[in-house]
Amino acid sequence: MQVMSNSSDALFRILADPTRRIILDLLAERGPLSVGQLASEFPELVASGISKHLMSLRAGGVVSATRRGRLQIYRLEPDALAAGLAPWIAKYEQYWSAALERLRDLAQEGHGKDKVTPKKNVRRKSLK
Amino acid sequence: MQVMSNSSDALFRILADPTRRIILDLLAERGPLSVGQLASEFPELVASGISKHLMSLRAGGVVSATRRGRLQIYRLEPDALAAGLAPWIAKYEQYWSAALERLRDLAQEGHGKDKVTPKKNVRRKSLK
DNA sequence: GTAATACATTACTGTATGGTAATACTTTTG
DNA sequence: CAAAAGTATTACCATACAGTAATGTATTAC
Repeated sequence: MQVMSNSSDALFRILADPTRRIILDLLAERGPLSVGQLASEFPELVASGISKHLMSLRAGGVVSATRRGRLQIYRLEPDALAAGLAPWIAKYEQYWSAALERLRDLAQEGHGKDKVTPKKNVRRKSLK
Repeated sequence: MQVMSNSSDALFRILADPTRRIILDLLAERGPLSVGQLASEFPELVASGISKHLMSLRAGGVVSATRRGRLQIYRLEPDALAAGLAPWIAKYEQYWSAALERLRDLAQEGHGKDKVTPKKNVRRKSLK
């Protein structure tokens, strides 16, 4: 039974579910998507399940939705995601740097995969 | 019901619990600690509860334990933590940089709090 | 208008899991 | 040796929550 519930706490619970993390990945990779487009990526789940996940994500502020016709277009809210997790990430900052560097080295000699490349918001500034 | 279960998946589940995150913080801040020392930080929980959390953390590889006398000394395994989460963090790399910068600016003019300062392993290299 | 499409909401279910209490195990102390 | 200290393990309970199915609500198509 949880007592404390700051904002980063809610975020960690949101990220604990793999489906929700994949939804975030999809929105980051392909830009804003409708519920149907998202749901089609999860053939093993019924649509209402996706809808519920989207509600959780919205409640956490990491996605937002706008209506267009009868479609609901969901988009990533990267600032909310970053602002919520940055304090925690910063706490272990020194530990990431080495691991991220290793990843970058691997990506350099290997192909260029496993990296989200969003539509807009491409203010590349690269950690480290 | 979860189907996929790669290593970062297990990590996100581990981090979803605030008690476990605090345990990691304590080990990072104060270095290796015994179960009793850790448990004393959670007066609201019974000792066996802490023990169970420590088992989860060990199963995830983010802490390790060595016996000294009748004490079990737990220590953080930062590499496992970093290696497991780095891929995910790297995916959203560009989003963190801005937020982390803002945090750093705040920390500079404010006091120097909310930052884990571990005993050893102080290879400061600072993201960004 | 009616039907169909696209989601949201509600009610319900099963399972995972955080918590406690009790017991067992190992090591030190007397 | 027995007792105590420090953890681990087990059994159990309660709750959270992911999932489904069914129903409700807009919006577009016919």
